[in-house]
Amino acid sequence: MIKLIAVAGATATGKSALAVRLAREFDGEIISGDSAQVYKGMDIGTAKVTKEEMCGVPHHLLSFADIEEQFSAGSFVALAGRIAEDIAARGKVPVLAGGTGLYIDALTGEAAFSETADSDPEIRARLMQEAKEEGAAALHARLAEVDPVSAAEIHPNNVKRVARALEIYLVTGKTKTSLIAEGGRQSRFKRCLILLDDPDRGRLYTRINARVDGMFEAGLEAEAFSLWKAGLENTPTASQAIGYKELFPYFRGETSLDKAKENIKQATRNYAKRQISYFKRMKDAHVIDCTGGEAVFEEARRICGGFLNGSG
RNA sequence: GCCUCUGUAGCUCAGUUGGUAGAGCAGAGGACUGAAAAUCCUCGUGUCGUUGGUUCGAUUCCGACCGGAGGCA
Repeated sequence: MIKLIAVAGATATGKSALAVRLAREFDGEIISGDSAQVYKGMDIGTAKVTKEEMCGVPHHLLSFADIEEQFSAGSFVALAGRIAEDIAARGKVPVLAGGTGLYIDALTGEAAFSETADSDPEIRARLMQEAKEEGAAALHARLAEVDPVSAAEIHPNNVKRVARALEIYLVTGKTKTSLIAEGGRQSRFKRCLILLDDPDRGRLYTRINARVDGMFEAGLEAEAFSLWKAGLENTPTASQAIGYKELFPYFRGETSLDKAKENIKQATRNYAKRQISYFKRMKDAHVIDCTGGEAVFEEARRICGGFLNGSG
């Protein structure tokens, strides 16, 4: 199994900077585990690391996709897996850094994806249309017929999840439940997970608000506007990025800039909360208080050092 | 100065033909196997502006006062 370091944590906890320092310390290369930073041109709003901040460390999976492209956890696993193997083959340490918990788990966790359950945009669109016409309950009832276990686990109102479970059945002929029971593919990677956390929620939120203000000072409005003119609003996944979608109403003249800015802060805070919930479940995480200054790096270095030197 | 409207949860507002009140947002917690910066679930006691009066009982009706908005002068 290939060893890799993973740096996770809510937005604005210092993942990128820590990842760079760890990469320099252990001769590593960074793989971004972030669903929005994959897109070209979305730099300020996604808080992408700058050239200077990279400090010469190679970064992968940043700014390679056009905004029209549909990206997904599946695409991520395929790409990141190949890159991580290549890095390891060259004798270096892959450092996975990002805030998208599902991506990190899909590549390195116990829930590593099976390759047989690709998504099918047409089927997906049809299922969503069905939910719209016949109601969420009807779609859920359909799922209950083919896969009662999944149906019991997924709330009827969660149409996206219900549709995905049905999609799996329609594409593979197997239920989501049986697919998971089969175990899919085991992860090829063994991770050392560093989880950055701020025990003071208010302090985290203050940092988030300040960061959004900083983004506007750095030119977020202009960046978002040119992407909006290029059709960002109608893209399948890039349009979901926080920091951009809240500005669309402003560009259309439907709200003020101040209001849009407040909405970005709000959405970012809500997002951070969801990230925290997700990361809490990762039992193998080494939690470090992100406000510890230099001690954050020292502790992470100690933990990763032990992991990389240990056998197995 | 006079008239009208208005004052209910952190915010925006419903509502109670008089029996002490409820939504959305915020906030908190949670779920999460290919859209995940997405999606979804759970959680609502607050001197119903203040103060008198009527009443068995007032946040609801009446008066005064205080704050806000508008109109007339």
